[in-house]
Amino acid sequence: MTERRYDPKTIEPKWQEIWARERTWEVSNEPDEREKSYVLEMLPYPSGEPHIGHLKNYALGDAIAHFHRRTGCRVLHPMGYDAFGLPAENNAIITGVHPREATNRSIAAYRHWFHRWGISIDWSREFATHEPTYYRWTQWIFLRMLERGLAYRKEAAVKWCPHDATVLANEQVIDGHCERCGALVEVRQLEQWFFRITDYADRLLDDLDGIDWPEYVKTMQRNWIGRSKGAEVAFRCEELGIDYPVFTTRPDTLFGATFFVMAPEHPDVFRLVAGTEHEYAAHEYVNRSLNESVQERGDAEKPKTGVALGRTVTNPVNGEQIPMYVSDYVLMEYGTGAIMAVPAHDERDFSFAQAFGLPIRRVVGTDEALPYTGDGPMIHSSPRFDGMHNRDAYEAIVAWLDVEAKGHPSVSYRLRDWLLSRQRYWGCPIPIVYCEGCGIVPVPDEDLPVELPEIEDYHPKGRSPLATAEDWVNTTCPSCGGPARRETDTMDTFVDSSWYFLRYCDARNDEAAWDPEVLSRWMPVDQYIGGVEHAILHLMYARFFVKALADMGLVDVQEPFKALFTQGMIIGADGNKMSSSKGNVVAPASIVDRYGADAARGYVLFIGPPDQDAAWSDTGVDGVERFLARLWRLGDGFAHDTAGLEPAAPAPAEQPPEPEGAALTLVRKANWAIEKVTGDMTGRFAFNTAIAAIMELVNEVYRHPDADPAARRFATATAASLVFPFAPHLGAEVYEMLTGRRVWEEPWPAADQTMLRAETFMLVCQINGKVRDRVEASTGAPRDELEQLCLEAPNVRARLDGQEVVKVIVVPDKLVNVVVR
RNA sequence: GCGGGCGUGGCGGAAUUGGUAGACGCGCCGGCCUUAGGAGCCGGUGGGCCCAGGCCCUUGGGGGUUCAAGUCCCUCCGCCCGCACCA
Repeated sequence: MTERRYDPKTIEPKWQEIWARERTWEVSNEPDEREKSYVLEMLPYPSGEPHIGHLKNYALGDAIAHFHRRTGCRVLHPMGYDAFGLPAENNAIITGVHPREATNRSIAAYRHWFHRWGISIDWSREFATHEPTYYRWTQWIFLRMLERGLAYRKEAAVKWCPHDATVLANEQVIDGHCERCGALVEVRQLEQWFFRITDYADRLLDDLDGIDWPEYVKTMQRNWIGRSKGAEVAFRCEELGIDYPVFTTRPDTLFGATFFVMAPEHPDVFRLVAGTEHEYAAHEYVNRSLNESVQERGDAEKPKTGVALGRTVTNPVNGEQIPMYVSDYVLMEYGTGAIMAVPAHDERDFSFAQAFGLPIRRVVGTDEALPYTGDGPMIHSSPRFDGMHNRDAYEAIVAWLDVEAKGHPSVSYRLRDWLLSRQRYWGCPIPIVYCEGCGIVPVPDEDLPVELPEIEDYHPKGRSPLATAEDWVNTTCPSCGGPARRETDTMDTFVDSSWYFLRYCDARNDEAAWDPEVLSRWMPVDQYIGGVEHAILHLMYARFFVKALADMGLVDVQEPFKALFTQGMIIGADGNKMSSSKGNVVAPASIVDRYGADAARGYVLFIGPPDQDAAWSDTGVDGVERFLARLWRLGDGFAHDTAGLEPAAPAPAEQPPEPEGAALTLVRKANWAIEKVTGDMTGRFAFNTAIAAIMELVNEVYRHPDADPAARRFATATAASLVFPFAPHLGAEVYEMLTGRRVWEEPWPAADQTMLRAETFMLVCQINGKVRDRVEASTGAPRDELEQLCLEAPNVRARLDGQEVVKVIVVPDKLVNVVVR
């Protein structure tokens, strides 16, 4: 005879088969009386097999999805794959395996594991972004952007990653290094495709106020957008008769401007020095600057460099002639590419002035050392402004310039347009052809998708590998029918993931990207869950897409993700980030094989607050597995009469009427657990304490083996019901053993409020804030009765002897504090 | 440098509104059961004193507010994250 024991290897496949066969988690697009809930985890980039972070991500989302279902929502919980991308392509260069093949293999592995983890996914909506049936619509959206002028082509100084041999968006450059591969990024002057995300800067900034996101993520986006209010002021070069506008956030310091600086990329630098003695030095300096890496150029610690242009401009507020310089600390992409320099009140201008021996004139009068960037009264700024507070002078000077037509209020942003083209193969083709006669011609909608051709050699050679597919590149112009060439760059993969959550709503629509009517039934995503690493990139691009699509009338929400939850990382047991080089990687496969999916899921949720990083611990999984086994044995005890408790036939496990003694204790504990778990899951995601509460309930049942079986059944069934969102297979199994019913079809339990309050409680008796005794008191007793009980408590009375009672504080149903002198 | 977060037993963590610090889990100690235990069950477990009834100390350090502080305020230290020539 084999021993009966908790065996996830039989339980888990049993329920997984039922859920797959019955398509339990599929949800219709038809509205019903239930409230909708769209729960979404960031879609995975399929590479090899899922790692422990994926397990946590999807265990979190699944717990929320289950909870929403059982609290009466119709829940959309879909899955897909972010399937284009460089790792598969780089791998293809080495191994020769087609990126599609490698990607599809990874997708199969991910799909397999999501099933094995028992994640409640609506599989009828599954897709991958590299499928032509998906990227057809990515291209379609690109064309809509083009029509509205939101996609455009321009030549600009762009960031180039020499290792990945492609251009990058600003967001993908971290401290001058490629966000993906870490290579030092260079600057190149190239013609590229951009999305006009800067048109949406104000809305992207302002709408952050209305969404339920972690404050620090919003702060990161605000910093990234970097809106600065200031003024644009024109400085005239009389010799050439040209006005050079500058942007400044400190128009109040205009009287302190003692020189003027242009960016090396400024188109007028060469013109200003042409034919002068400064020409050679300026050219040399500009060329040197352009060859600097992004990191060198951006280093604020580096001593200031530059050369004089031998020209002057007129300061519009006082008519002073101030010398012009070119220096690499001025950026062409920001403001106007030229600045007025106020060394007394700007650290950068100060160090430049020191390096070049230029005059420094204080215009905000304080005792503070220069450079001083704070506030104070105006000085040396003409009788008109001297003595004014600099903030008032700010307004007054801008108003005056406006009247004089020498300047006007202005706003600048740090945000740049999104560079979306990539010189790589494994991405969504840009649906454009170049015709000698017609120029840039969009591929008509009916010709979509422009499919990615097969090629022999994936090596990037400074241009897209697609350029080698001659048959594909050479085409005819959709407009004039003449010979034309296809765009050979592909799209940044962040384009693919900027709208995937829309496609889930209507994933099988082959007439349109989606039906706006259907979309409105699901959007926005009610709860989005993912890692912080996308705080700026994906999360801002997706917001931009939704706003642009909303302006086209295709989407009726302004924000894609109503609430965002950022999960913490699981780090190695040694406290380091998991990496194969450190040998501290925990593969979900090995954990699931050994402990089962429920224990693995339960542990990643129990490990600590889900938004915090937590170190993996093998013994920690043991603990969760023990807990699940204890719960299972309770269920098994009822189902198989192994403990002589009850006939085997399942029956409803309802709360017994009027329980007493140990039965009452169990019923109370069960209701307490319902209240606790429900509270931990609404508004907050305290899954760790929710699981702890269920552990307490199970412990309580073990502690009362002789209690009324009905009460034990009720408590056990409650534990199974509550544990279901975290350990769905075991929850379903135990619930079935007890009741013969399917736990996911049961409503979420509601606590019996009458069972939450005991008749008595332990009154804490304090003297001067120190606990001296505890006595039993009845719940709801009046203040004076509690005070009396406390004063009579043995340890209180003994200590009060001969002391003067100054005051007595009573906190009803909790404590009494006697203040003595 | 600027902005944000964090600091609680041997370890992960709990304390939701200022009201019993250390829930729950790990680890460790003891007991039961057992031919056996790397299974299961029960109990103990912050530190120090101890006449065994209790007493003192304890939430990174110091100071403060309060009848009462892990929680609020000031200050210092440490760790983590973000930003950092954006005029």
